[in-house]
Amino acid sequence: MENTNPEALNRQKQIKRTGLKDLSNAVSGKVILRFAPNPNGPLTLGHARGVTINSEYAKIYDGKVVLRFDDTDSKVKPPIKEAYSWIEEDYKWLTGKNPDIIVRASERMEIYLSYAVKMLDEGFGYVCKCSAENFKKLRDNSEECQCRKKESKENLSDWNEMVNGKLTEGMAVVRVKTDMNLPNPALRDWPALRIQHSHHPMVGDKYKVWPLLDFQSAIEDHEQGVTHIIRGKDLMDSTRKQTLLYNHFGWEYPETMYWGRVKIHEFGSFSTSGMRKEIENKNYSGWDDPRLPTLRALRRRGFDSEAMKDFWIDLGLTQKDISVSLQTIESFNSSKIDSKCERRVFVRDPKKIILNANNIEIPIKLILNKHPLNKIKGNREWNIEDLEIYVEEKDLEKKEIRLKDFADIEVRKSEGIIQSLDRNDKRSIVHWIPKSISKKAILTIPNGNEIIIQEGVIEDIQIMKNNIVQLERVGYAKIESIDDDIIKLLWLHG
RNA sequence: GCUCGUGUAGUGUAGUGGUCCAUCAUGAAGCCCUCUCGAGGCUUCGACCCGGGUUCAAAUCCCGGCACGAGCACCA
Repeated sequence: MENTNPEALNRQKQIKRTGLKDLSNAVSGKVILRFAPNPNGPLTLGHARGVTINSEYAKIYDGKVVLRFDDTDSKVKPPIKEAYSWIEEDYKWLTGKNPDIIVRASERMEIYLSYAVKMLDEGFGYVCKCSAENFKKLRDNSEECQCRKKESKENLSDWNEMVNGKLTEGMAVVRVKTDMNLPNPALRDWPALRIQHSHHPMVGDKYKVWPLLDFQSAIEDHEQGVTHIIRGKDLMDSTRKQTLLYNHFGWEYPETMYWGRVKIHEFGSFSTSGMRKEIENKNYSGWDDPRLPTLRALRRRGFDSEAMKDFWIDLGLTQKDISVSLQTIESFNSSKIDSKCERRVFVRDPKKIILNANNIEIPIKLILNKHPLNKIKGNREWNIEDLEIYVEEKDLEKKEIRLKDFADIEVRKSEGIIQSLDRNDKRSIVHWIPKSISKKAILTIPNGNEIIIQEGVIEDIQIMKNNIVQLERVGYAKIESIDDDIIKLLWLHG
């Protein structure tokens, strides 16, 4: 090796490349990406990947992101009128900025329809009146159907019957002529537009014929000048179908990259339409129910958008199907929020203990940091004059404990005998709270499909609505409401 | 069945022929801390799917298996 490749002897520790890989064929300032959700609900954790990756690449290459609402199906996945603005909000929360361009497919129907006419006119598309079932049989045997042989004149007149409503749902479809002998059956004369007479929440009953995703998306990407498409690998065949269409039109297909499926352990398999149903059935309180994997639910609990972004960028863009734990996201979140979260004590299942000074001189006041490393300036003052404190029932199982930041005690029934103010041994340190500064609180914890409610008392010092605090030895929680007699906390994570 | 894709520690991720007895994070275990079992610091554990081939040299290239996943909707 010394002779053949001497420099290989100078070993160095490798370092991990961070951030996203380079986009191929990307010219700074010219990159146009897109994120295309169906507005049938707000954005979920899964969508966050698309939003993050696209907006991050746009940032790196000084490019643009098109937010495109793919709302061309009012039957199987009917759009929700409010979801358009929900999605815009969610996008802004996650990226910190608005999309550069926003388009709604339903507003651009004339464009799609005119390209459909062009396709029929130029003979690379046809109106097919075969049933889906029959066509599948023919396609599986690489056989052409009768409709394929029609002249463009006849196709155009059939098209008019589709458009004016004479032909009803299921009677005809427009197909793109590819090649019935293509090895991949999915690509053979694929359907581009179909008849849908259902009411559309945005444009009503204006259109009888609607494009399918592969057609609409292909046309719109071209119209917007999209240079790079990043999509799920389940859409690989879409790329191939659309490339065939682009060839007919004489266009050049954008660079395309794919990601694999992501499953978050804790959330199982959720679909937007599934969630919608559950919400309608009152099994969840709304789209921001803390058990749901929607961005609004996560935001409500106190997840930080930067942490979310870091998480998705760390996963990167790979075609592997992955299964990650919420814990990973939580750890990204902790590192973002910890230095911003003040500490407070929350004692669950509180048990009252009366302190016995035991002839030791004890202070009447304790001054505690708001943050252990003083990342947040300021402190909390605890008055312990009346000697009545609360400790968690579970912590009283041990008879000798240390009250954090205060004293070693021995517990005898409901009495706590102070043994020393200094820490003298390795006994466990527990959190506690003087009764005089405590206030009743409940902590709501989403746990899978359940909601766990924990009752306790919280340190009632500068408690502010919507703040996220770290409950010492418990975890992070958001203060959701403050009433005269009770404070409501929503669990974030440990 | 046809077509396509992916396989690096428990989970993710870096790595494109020698700088690799393999990176980083997370996790688990343990330790430290004038004091959090969930903050902070530190230590340890743990992986190239299998089998051939090419080469002085393979996680990396080639071939063949195997496993897993996806598409084949008038859904997106």
